[in-house]
Amino acid sequence: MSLLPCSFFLRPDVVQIARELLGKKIITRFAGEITSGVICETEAYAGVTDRASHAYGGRRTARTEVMYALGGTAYVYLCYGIHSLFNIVTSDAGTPHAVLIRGIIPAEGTEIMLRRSGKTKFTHDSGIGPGKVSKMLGIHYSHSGFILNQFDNPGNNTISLEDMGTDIDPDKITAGPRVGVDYAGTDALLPYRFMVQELILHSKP
DNA sequence: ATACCGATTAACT
DNA sequence: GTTAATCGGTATA
Repeated sequence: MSLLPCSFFLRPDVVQIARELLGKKIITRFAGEITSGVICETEAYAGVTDRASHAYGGRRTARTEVMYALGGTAYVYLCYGIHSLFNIVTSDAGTPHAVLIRGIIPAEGTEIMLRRSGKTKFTHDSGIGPGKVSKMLGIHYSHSGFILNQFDNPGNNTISLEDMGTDIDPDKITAGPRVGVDYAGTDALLPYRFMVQELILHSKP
């Protein structure tokens, strides 16, 4: 296992990055509590030209300003007044691309994640749903702007992304339209949602 | 200053 | 399958 390099997030094709994030591990350390999960569902939001994106048309507000940061920054915002939704900003600074993490398979720190989600045991879909992802990993919208893979934050808090040393079999990846973006006209039909129904990892020597 | 609504979830029937 | 919960962001005035 190794940290994903900055260059991974700085590439221009957000759709490809969304696809490649499947099978990667996201790890958080908050208040000394370490939790992690393997990404199994993502959605790409393609910046100023994507009507489903918060940055459509180059819009900049206090909330969306973070989307214009350098790739590898966290964009977290509140949805329905309750849920923190975690996105990874990609591409160069000034290009507001982002990938929404919609689902993880719980890995380390399962007891902590159960506690955070108010559950006593996991089911097959405990980590599926963008609000649940943030809840389990302890990510809050106040973390928007957090730099990923940075280890010198106060309290040693970190959000990091690791390569598992394995790749998802492309045949196991399903692409389809994004959730809840009906307002986006023809862009609502774009196949920018990716998931791995069976998260089968292919071992690498 | 005010009103509307959402990249959702959990708890129901 | 249906629906209540819940509040910051954004547009409108």
